[in-house]
Amino acid sequence: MAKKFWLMKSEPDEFSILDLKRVKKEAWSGVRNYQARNFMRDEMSVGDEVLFYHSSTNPPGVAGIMTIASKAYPDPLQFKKSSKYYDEKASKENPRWFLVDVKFKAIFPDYVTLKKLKDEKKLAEMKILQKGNRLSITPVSASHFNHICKLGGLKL
DNA sequence: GCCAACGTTGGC
DNA sequence: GCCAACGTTGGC
Repeated sequence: MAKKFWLMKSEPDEFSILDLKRVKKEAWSGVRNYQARNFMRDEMSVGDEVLFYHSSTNPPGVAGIMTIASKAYPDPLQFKKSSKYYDEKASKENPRWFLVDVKFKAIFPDYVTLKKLKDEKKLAEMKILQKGNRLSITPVSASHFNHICKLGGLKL
């Protein structure tokens, strides 16, 4: 299967790319949106490459890249009563929420701010730049991915 | 903190 | 199945 490219958002106060660098690999838990879940469950494969986006921070932007390190499996937090991600309608027989593991790859030497993305004509069609987009996981084209890596100062 | 945009819920 | 009410996201 051909490699795909993605963008995944995280609030750096919760989990930043520095955290990922430290732990190397992390379960991307807490996604509670069906579209985003479906991307993870149905379309991601091990080895896909991902832009790590820092949201709700100043300034927001792409901080680096990571790779998909597992197939989708049920998010354990949906079963954990004490978690804010607990879902009483989910059961182990019939899980509702899925996640994938992600693996650290690189931090961009140059942080690519949202403003910079907006200034790039080539990137105008990116989902993240569309009005009202709130989806935390979106597919990215290979050319957009490569272009953003270049803006980030990463030699591929 | 504000608010626009979007998703989800639940009454009917 | 509609849609109003409510909750969340996320840039500013």
